[in-house]
Amino acid sequence: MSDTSTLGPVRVRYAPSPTGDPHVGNLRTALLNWVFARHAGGQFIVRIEDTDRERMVDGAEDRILEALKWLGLDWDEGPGVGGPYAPYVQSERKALGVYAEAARQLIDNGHAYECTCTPERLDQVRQQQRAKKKPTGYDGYCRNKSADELAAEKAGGLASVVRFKVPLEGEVVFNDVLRGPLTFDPSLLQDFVILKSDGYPTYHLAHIVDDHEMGITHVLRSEEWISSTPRHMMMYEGFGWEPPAFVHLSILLGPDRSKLSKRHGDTALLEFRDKGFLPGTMFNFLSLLGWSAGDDEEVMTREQIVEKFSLDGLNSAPSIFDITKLEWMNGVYLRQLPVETLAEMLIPELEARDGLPESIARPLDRDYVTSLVPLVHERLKVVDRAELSEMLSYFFQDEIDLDPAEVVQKGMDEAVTASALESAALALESAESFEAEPLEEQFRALCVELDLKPRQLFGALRVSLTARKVAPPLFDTMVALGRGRSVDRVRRAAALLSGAGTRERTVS
RNA sequence: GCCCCGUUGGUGCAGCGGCCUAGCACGCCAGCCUUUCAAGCUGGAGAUCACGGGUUCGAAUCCCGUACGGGGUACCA
Repeated sequence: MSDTSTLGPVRVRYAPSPTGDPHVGNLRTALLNWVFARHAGGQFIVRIEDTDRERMVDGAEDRILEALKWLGLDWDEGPGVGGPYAPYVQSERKALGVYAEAARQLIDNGHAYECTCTPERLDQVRQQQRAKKKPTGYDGYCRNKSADELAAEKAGGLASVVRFKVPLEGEVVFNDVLRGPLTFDPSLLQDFVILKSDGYPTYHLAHIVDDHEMGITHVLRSEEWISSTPRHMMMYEGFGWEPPAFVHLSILLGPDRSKLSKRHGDTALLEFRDKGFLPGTMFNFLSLLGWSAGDDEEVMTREQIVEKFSLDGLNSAPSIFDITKLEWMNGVYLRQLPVETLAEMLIPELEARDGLPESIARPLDRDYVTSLVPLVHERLKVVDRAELSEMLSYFFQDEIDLDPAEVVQKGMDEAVTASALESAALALESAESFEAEPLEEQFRALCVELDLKPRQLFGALRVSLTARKVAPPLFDTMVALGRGRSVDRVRRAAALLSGAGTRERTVS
């Protein structure tokens, strides 16, 4: 494969079908097209292929465009931005007669014909073929029908489609940029439909006409299109057009090695957004599925990926979508975020109904939240409401739900713990400077004084202050909580232990 | 059934005929750091490069076959 920069201006497209929520696999295809275009200084075009009127899903187109925007894949031509080949929506192009005209051209030059076979007959034929263990496909019944016969049938109300006339012999070869020359036997292909009875083109016709008219130079699409490509080659030949270069990308597989789908959990890109993944993470991660720069770098900015991109780096073997690695990468991106930015992201999540407990008043104090961010910053993998609430709720609650048994550390009893906490409360009250470092110094001294290991005293304090065994660094937590609340909590824990020593403890 | 594509540790990738006693990353395990958890650092386990034949002085890399996985086989894209 040669350097693409010598091939002239690159024009690529992403041509989704609005039949559902945009899937990570689709967006990866879009992303690779975009990266390729940007690398080559070419154009990235978005075209909506809404020719299957029955599978259309309301709102799907909007969500596709939304997903592209979220990932930062801006398009030079397409819906919303227009362009020299507008419209970029196939139903609108169909209304202009673009495809009917193309089909007519193919009929006129002998590469296509009209067919009046009913779906019922087609079904029958297929069943017979299956029974005889023969390849299924159209049997060519209408192929040589006379014009008169056809006219009579149509006059009689029979619906018709246009089929491409597949050559009965010879072979079709095309060169896949990634896989090299691929050879197919056209006799196995059968005459396929290019214009449906509702007047809409099939994908085969529509995308070829549009790719040609829009000057597409490279088609980067998913591997599942390989078997259709010989059809496309024959059509280019029928039209007398120069085909673009084909690059069939490997597909994405779920952990069980079957094609990634809903069964594998969330696969819609926007769900990843909603679950707290950053666009930068998704961009980076998606780019690495089936592509590598050839070096060992994995965490890369958008710009680095664009710069390093090359078709040579594409891998033809299928990739498995590994959510564990995605989460790790999101943690990396989260850690790179400035505290203020992260705070801005966290506030709405915490304020959401399923964020912090309802008892906590909204709106939250922005500065206070910002002061809390460093405490959780490197502990986050995703921005998840439930998890955030778990990690931070005790910073907002007036009273925490303490289990006295958890306050008592290994090698201590309730009495020892209670008196140690009393001393700690005193120390907190009298601390000259309520900052993490001096506090730590002071409390280390207290450990010595009380003959306790830091692990013991600090552990007891941690639970007293947070009601959790696992929490951010102790003294930072104290500072964030403030002197008053810290003292109160430590005192309360001490009281719970000494006063309630003989009482049944409350089960939370 | 038929056609096509693919196959490097659990996972994502590197490798493009000798530099491979197969490299990096995630995950896992251990140690360090340490007040817990993370993060970070260091080390470790884990792959006879799906298998079998060739070609070659030499193959993970080229060819053929087999197995397995995947895709396609529609008036879906």
